[in-house]
Amino acid sequence: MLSKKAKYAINALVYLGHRSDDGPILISKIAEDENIPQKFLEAILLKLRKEQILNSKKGRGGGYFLTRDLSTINLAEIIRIFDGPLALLPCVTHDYYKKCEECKDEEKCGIRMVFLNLRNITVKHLKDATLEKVVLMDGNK
Amino acid sequence: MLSKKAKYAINALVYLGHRSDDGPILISKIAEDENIPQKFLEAILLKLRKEQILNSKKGRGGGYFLTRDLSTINLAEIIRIFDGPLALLPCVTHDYYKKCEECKDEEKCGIRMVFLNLRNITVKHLKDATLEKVVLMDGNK
DNA sequence: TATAACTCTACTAGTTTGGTAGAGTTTATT
DNA sequence: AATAAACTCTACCAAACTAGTAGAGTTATA
Repeated sequence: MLSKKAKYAINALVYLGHRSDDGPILISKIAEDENIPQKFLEAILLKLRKEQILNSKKGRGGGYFLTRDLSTINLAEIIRIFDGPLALLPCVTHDYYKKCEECKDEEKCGIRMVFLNLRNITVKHLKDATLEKVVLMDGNK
Repeated sequence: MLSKKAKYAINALVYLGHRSDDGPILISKIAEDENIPQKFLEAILLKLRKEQILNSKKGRGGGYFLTRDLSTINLAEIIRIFDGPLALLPCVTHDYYKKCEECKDEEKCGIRMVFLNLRNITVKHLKDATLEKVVLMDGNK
């Protein structure tokens, strides 16, 4: 399951995606409208900023806003930021690779083969889910 | 990521699958060959027994063995036993369904649509991965 | 009847999750 | 220059979960 952080991040991004022409939006507004504890959301948006997914403006009239084109942000990227690898086994991840201790020969491992395929399917599916597409599909502005 | 329990369970089942004609196999043998802490494995096999995935025989000459046909056991079932739902969001699970608090209209939710599709793909893939197929694919007896 | 082997309950250290609290910094406006 | 709006950063915390360990109990076979 996705962590709350990842889910909240996606919710906030879709929210900002719907309003990408409105300039900076207050954290308090996002928190209220999306039902997310404000202080918790602060940490999430901060992380997204550090990862260059969005940007912020301080001081009066400030807030958070998207800068990258919506088509360049995808759910795979967001989930990885908060929850780490999408794969179900460490021996089929790219960035977090770790051998199974019990495995004699990885190339021959039937279990690994199943989870490698699944990982590839999952990554493809979630990379294809760009913020642009999700916002378009989404009817809840 | 899969929990160690789920991974160990799959490892043990593939191990037993390779040896399904050999009669009862000792927990200590599985633990040693598969590099799993024995006491930990005991709890795992006990659970699999309760879920009727395999059976055991007590006393001298006892051990664990598979009774169901290998083609009727699949990885989706095993993972669900130890790690719960395969879906990434509670609003797209079948058995653990829970509405998102922040969601106004589920039918219109773009996020949900992405994760519903992903769940369906994942379940299909893992149901298709029967113990029979995994054992056949697996070269590490 | 001895003992091999599974069964069951209880405990535990460490990590992760989902937060909360509060002080600090920056910037627009007056 | 002062003020207040708004993001930034560090620290803390309770509860749940993970990956085990320990040990007594039960059952069946030789």
